[in-house]
Amino acid sequence: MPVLRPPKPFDFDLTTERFRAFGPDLANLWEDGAIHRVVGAREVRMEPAGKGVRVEPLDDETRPVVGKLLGFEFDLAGFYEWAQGDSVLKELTTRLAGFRPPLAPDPFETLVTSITAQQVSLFAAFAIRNRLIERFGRRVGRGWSFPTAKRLRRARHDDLLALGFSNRKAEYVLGLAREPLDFAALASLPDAEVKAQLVSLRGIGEWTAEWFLARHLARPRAWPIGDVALDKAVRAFYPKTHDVRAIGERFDPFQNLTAHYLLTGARLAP
DNA sequence: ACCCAGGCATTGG
DNA sequence: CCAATGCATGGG
Repeated sequence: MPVLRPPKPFDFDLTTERFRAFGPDLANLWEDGAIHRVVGAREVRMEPAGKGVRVEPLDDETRPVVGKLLGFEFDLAGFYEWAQGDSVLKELTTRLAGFRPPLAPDPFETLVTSITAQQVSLFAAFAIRNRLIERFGRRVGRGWSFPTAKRLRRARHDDLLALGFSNRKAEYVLGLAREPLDFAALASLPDAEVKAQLVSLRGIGEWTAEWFLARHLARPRAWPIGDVALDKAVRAFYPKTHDVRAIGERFDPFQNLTAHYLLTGARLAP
């Protein structure tokens, strides 16, 4: 049986919690004890198997996507060692041991997903995003592929309104679908330049750009300023915080992992 | 009915 | 430069 050995530490339930926390996530579907995700034209199934993850099918196409989805590339060991110097993170890294923030494998999907999540609750965002997937994505086995830019180029503004998009967000998504973007080139740039290029696009502000750095590019120092959930979490764990932007310096160079641990730690409050 | 929720562009000072 | 405004949905 094809079983992948994740880097240690690794906890499947904590790592995949996000795919269940806000209702179903059709693009990363939790069903029957496994995550189902479409890679290329195939459905991939991931489920816990002892200390590893059973992945079917497992090959050169699916392996890197699974690695992204289950956060394999994060330096958890380094983070945990560093976290010993901060009482809050020391507790969180113990309580959430093995939590690897899931990365979003596809850049276009990452941006569209963030746009759906702007300003509204993640329950609302996931509901709208799922309707987008059902309308413009493709069913493969139990899972769904997220709509491609090419496919969304044929979507009408009114179609998106019918799915619950605001006029603005419909414009953003259709505009992005038409924008010629070189994501490979983008990925080779330093954080600040990635942000500058993304923010120049209509509908993408600092918050969306930071989450792209954090969730798609896995940049260690990404720190999603302006995120209301992160604001609440930071203030809950560090009550004396004046400025969430400034406190990011304190977590350098582990801002990304810190943000994820604070958010998940707040969500799974003991 | 109302408020808040993992923002953003636009407008007006 | 900063403040005010509208936006659509889901959950409480």
